Amino acid sequence: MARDDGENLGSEAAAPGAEMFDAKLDRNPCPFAFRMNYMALLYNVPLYGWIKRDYGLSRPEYVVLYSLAITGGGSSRDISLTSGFPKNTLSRAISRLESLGLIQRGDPEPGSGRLQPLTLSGQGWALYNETLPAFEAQELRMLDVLDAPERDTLFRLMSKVVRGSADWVDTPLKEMDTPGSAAARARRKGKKAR
Amino acid sequence: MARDDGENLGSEAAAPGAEMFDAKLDRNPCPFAFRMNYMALLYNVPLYGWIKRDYGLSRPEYVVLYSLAITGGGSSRDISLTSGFPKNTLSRAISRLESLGLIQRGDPEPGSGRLQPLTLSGQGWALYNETLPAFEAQELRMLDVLDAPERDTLFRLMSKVVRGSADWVDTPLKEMDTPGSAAARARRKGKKAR
DNA sequence: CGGCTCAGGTTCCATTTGGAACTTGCATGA
DNA sequence: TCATGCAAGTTCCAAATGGAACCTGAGCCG
Repeated sequence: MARDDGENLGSEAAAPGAEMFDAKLDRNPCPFAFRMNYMALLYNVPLYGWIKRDYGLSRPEYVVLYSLAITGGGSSRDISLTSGFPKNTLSRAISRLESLGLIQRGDPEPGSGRLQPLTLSGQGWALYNETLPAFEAQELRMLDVLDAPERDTLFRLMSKVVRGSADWVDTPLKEMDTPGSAAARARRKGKKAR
Repeated sequence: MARDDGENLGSEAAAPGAEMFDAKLDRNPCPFAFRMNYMALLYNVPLYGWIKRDYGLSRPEYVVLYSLAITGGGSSRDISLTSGFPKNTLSRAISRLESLGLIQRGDPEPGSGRLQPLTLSGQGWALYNETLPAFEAQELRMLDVLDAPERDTLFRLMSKVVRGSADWVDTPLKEMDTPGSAAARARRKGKKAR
């Protein structure tokens, strides 16, 4: 109950925007979406703003760096699939990182088509190691209100949602009707593997 | 444990990108951030792509519409604070929506500075009512893997994180690094980044 | 082999974005 | 009642973005 709500556009004794904030939390037909997007905001805006200011890297550029760091290498395609950035944006980001000497391209391994293996350079690792703590700290700051079991639960549930998405990401959202519809049933028949 | 992992760039018997996907889920120093951003992706990309294609509205434009719908009116500032879009982007969005006849501006109420009260027009409401079901359906689709108590828990925990953020959003993220990190000190001296 | 298809990556370019400077009008205090 | 400050909203413009077309090499099949 941190925020005391003002009632109208007028009399704002409370924090500005509190009324709309509460509406989005409590009277929202898509309560999950709001929380999700708001949390993403809380995390991304300060961090990538800082990365841009202090290191001159754009968000897609840093994402490439980070992706390569935690997997120890990969291709542009992999990064696109796991980050959502379109391949042309990544192409640019990769070129720039390469020209900055932060990553390098290996030559395509035979047997895997035209995939270009990318890896971090020493400088790339250094930058990653230097910046990672801020990302970790921001994450911890967000989760500070939760105790350990709550965090575990949150992780577990979010993992479930993410993993579960494999069943439907590919299906277009045209026939996206209420659960129990023919579309939903049809969808569930297929893959239960992942 | 779901995905069978290819071991290297080469032999991809599994889905493309699976290896990096698993790394981001299981070997990620910021596991929460990845889940959050990936979920946001799953939700926003298809929906706003559809809105753009079928209704010609950009994401900020639709966000304005939606925000006004669920609160029954508000100002540009409120929308900026609750959605994260900068005020100039919203200024444009609002102008366009107004010229399309989807919203209207009231005159500033005395006692509340220069805030412009915005409200949906009949057409605005119609568009909202027509499009809302897709947003709700996408949300349900994502949550389909969770049972009712799990959803409640997820909501509760996400609410806690969002509400808790009020305590620190304003604090700059400068001192966000691990205590005593050399990087932090170095950075503050002046930027050595390119 | 020789053409075909498919997909990873690049280029092109119109559109979108958002930081920064600016405008404007309310509000406070001397 | 006039400065002075402040914050909502607008304008300007350089940079980022991403859809679409393109290029190119790998794998396939006859």
